[in-house]
Amino acid sequence: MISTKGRYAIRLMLDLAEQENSGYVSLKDIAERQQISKKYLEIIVKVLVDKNLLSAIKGKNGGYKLSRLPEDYTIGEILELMEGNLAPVACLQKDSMPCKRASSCKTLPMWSEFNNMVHDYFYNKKLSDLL
Amino acid sequence: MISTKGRYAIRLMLDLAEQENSGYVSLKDIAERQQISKKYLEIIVKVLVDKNLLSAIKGKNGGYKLSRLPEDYTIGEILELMEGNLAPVACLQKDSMPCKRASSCKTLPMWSEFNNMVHDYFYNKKLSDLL
DNA sequence: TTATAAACCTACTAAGTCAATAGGTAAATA
DNA sequence: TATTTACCTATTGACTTAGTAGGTTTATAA
Repeated sequence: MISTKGRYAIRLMLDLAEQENSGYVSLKDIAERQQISKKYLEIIVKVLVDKNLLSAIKGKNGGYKLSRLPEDYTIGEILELMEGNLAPVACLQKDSMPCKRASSCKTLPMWSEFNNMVHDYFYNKKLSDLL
Repeated sequence: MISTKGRYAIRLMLDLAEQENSGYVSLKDIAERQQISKKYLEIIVKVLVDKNLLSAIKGKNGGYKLSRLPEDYTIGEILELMEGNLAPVACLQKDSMPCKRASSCKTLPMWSEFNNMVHDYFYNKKLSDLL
């Protein structure tokens, strides 16, 4: 399951992509258009700014804008950033303890194949594909 | 993320598939082989029995066995049973409130396509494929 | 120069889920 | 009749989710 953080982040990025030529756009405007709590979006947008997916300007008339072109973002990077990881099972997460059962595990190949499929799907989908 | 319930259910079913000609197999034996708490497996196996994926016999020498051939189970039905559903987002779950934004939602088609991909993957994978 | 509007920051919380555990009862067999 | 097994109800600690609350700092416009 993709959480609201991941889903809202995509909607926020898409909103900014649509307002691409409006300069810096305030969270207030985005929150109103997207019908998402501005306070909650603050949490989300912070991550995106920290990782340089967005640039921000403070003060009156400040706001956010994309730091790249919409076609230069993948949905995968946005989701992975917000969700922490996209792995379907614990043993495929990065930084996971190596599993003793791995070499004999009958299910691992399936999870691994599935993981690759999910990864490919989201990393081949660009933000601009959703415009 | 697939929870331990889903993952353990598959391992339990696979274990039974491997012991297919041993008659009824006790949870104690499965728990020991799979290194999973027997108490926790009780919760899981109950669902599988209630939905007739397994048949059970009580009392001494009792246990569980598959009610069909391994090739007649899909991983999808096992997972969906244990996880409740496999939908990646709330608005695609069955019994979900219809979303007001659905008709204009820029992200829904992606979630829907992804949902179909996941569904196809797991429903085309049979239990016997993992033997 | 001052009011305003914006980003930014720290902390908190209610509700829900996860991954079990505890402590039994009922049924069938040797 | 003892034992082994499935079956049943309840509880719990840790964690996550989806926010909310209440401020401070920074830059612009009047």
